[in-house]
Amino acid sequence: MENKVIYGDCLNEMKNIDSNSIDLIYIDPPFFTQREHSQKTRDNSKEFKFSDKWKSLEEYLTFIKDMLIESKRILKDTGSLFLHCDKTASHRLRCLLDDVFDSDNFVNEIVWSYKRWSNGKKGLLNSHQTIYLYGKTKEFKFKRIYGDYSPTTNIDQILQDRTKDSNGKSQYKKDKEGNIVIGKEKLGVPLTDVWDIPFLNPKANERAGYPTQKPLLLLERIINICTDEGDIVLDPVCGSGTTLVASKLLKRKYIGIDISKEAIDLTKKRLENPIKTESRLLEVGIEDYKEKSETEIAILKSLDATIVQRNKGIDGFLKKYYKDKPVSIKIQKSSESLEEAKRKLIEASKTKECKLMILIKTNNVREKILDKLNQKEDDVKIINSYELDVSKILSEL
Amino acid sequence: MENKVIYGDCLNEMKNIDSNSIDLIYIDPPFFTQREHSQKTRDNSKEFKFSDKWKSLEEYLTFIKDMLIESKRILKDTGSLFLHCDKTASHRLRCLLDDVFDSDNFVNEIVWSYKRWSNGKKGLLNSHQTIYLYGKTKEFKFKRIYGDYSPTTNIDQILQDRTKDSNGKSQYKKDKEGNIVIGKEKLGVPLTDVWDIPFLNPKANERAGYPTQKPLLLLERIINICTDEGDIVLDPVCGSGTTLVASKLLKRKYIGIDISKEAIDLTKKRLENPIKTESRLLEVGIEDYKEKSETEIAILKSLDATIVQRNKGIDGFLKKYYKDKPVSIKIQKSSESLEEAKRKLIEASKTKECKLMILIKTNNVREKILDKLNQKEDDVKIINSYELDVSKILSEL
DNA sequence: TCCAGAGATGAATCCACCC
DNA sequence: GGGGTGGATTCATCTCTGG
Repeated sequence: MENKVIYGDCLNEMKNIDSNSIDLIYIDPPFFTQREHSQKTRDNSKEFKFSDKWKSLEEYLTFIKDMLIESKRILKDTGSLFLHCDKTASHRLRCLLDDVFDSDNFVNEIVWSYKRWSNGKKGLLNSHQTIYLYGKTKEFKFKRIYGDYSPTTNIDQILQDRTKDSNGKSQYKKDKEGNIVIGKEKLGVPLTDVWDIPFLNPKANERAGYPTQKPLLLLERIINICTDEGDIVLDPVCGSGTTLVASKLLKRKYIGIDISKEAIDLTKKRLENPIKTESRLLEVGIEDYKEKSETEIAILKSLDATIVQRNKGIDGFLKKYYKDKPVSIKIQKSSESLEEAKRKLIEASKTKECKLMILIKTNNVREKILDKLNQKEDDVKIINSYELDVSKILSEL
Repeated sequence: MENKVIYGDCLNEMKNIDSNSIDLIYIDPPFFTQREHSQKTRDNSKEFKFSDKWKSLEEYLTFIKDMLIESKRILKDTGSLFLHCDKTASHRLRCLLDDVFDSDNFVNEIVWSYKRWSNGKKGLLNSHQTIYLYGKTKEFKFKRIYGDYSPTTNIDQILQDRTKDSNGKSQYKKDKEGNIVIGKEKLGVPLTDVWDIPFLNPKANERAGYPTQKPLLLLERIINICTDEGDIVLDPVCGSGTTLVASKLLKRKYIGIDISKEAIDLTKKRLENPIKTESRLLEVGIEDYKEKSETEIAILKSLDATIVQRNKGIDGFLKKYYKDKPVSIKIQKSSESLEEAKRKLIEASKTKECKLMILIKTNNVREKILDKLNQKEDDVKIINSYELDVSKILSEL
């Protein structure tokens, strides 16, 4: 199968997709706000808009239901569907889901929670949206992701084995001599259904200017928990194409459909050059996005650097200037080759008048321990992650 | 009016309440789990139970709908209703609410989010419940509560005034000389609709032994935002009486109804002597439990370790066991001598059956770069902070 | 095949005890 | 006695087994 970005009506186009062929469908339909949505790109060069006005709730629900029916048909038995909505019509949509997918196949009600600028509305500040997860069958694919224990958790809770006493109450297990018994290895805490993921920053580079654009982090998490590499992801209302970008970054195949020519063009552009604001989320493997950025932060702090968020090419600046100009820093991402990282750093530093740029070569601290390579080329200084002594580097120049 | 705790059927008893007389109704009905719920008091002296089994969904929905209709009748025009539910039937219940209260009077979908012990379920760990807030009319009472700004909020954003430019984009206001303009005093961040409140702890004194007991803090917040002192609060399914206890503590009048005699007795007892758990977690916040620096966390994460907070001798454990036993890790603090750190690690590891302990010699990453000291003594392995390759260390033993 | 009941689970968090 | 550390208890659970 080939990746596709299709300009057309989602319902018509879905009818052309084979039954039982898709691993994951993410639908982010209009929320029934009864409004036009529009947003300009940050340079005001372009305005994207889509209409979320409907004759009636019934018309809206029929539109969604038809899409759900097609979705079920084309999903594999191990496939799953995520329907993204908000409080406006979430309850109605879930009733449709129960009808089409059967309430037995309901898996989770995911709450995407974010912080937001306040408004003047009476009532509580809305700061969440809802994502329903349904499997096509009970055999839907699901990969557990584990996180850290709560800081309040006692180590004994994790280490010690337990039994029940005669009253059925749980207590620590003791051997014959009265010593404690250590239990088996633990994996960590399973991911919960409340996801605290920052809303797309209004100034983020990731922001393409498309209204209702979703953070890449959110889509990456969705794709990670329900698909493997090589699986096929469909977004029938792809908008600015975040789902497809996430699929591409995570080596999944993708099909995107949108009724707006502008959206399709934007999606294609983003796919050519995916801009990612934050470090890779939930890499396949043990590490999740959090530890990655914590490592990066630790490295930047050791360098006494100002941390720059949401910039594709620069992760920070030294607090001290070099030759009266700022020194930009980039930490190589695991998804980037060294050359690629270098190119991005140079590109992003262009307007900053940097006389020195530092590229930190480190996908993984452990891999780098014995790697003593220390190249010098042009104005880019490549250092290994453990050589965190800036003054030494500067004095060697 | 007098406070009342009524033993009886909620629907019958509500019919005896005057129209337009109640300021707030909080309903925490069965969630349609189709199960019996029971729990013993901690001293095993008493068992509380209630049934959540129904012939059909329709029977359940009819029961709730009747209660909603009565609720609307007895609410004042400035009154409001909170309906507490979970994913099982939340969508169905909200459809009822839209019918009875009208969708125009929908105010908020509140997410009560909490941390919970895990279980073996496929899918994400459920860790939230939903509370719907409807006003009887648009004139419902609502008092805004403000919180602190997020630590990441730029001070300029709080202090400076804003205008819109010609394209309608917001920007900082400047006076004629181009100086920034300081805006008016801000109140803080309004309370959002996602409430992070700890689940009632199994050992908390506040726990009365009643199943599904809600935390007092949750009810206090609800009562605070929608009523004034002296207002009347009704809980037609009062269970262990948390709503009434909160009302009493906040000087509101209250009416509670329950069909279980045991529940009524418990409620009366709690009202006589309200116990509120002073949660340290709530008082100081989760951040206060985190005592590790970012660097320490980065080091532990590189080692693939579980992080341990609030232990003076152990900072973490390797996720992988060594000789079937946990491996404790300590990172030397800048205030500690190596000997001191070692002593603490050994002491704290005593009861953990560790066959190996790792002491990381590092006050400061930068200071250690050229320090190649690598001692081996007893069962304590001392490594330098940058030698973060566990497999190598283990293979050398 | 369906349902009820028994059994396993495992970390969060307040509490109580112990120096 | 006050700060720190280990213990207890829970499941608007989940899974499995047997009739």
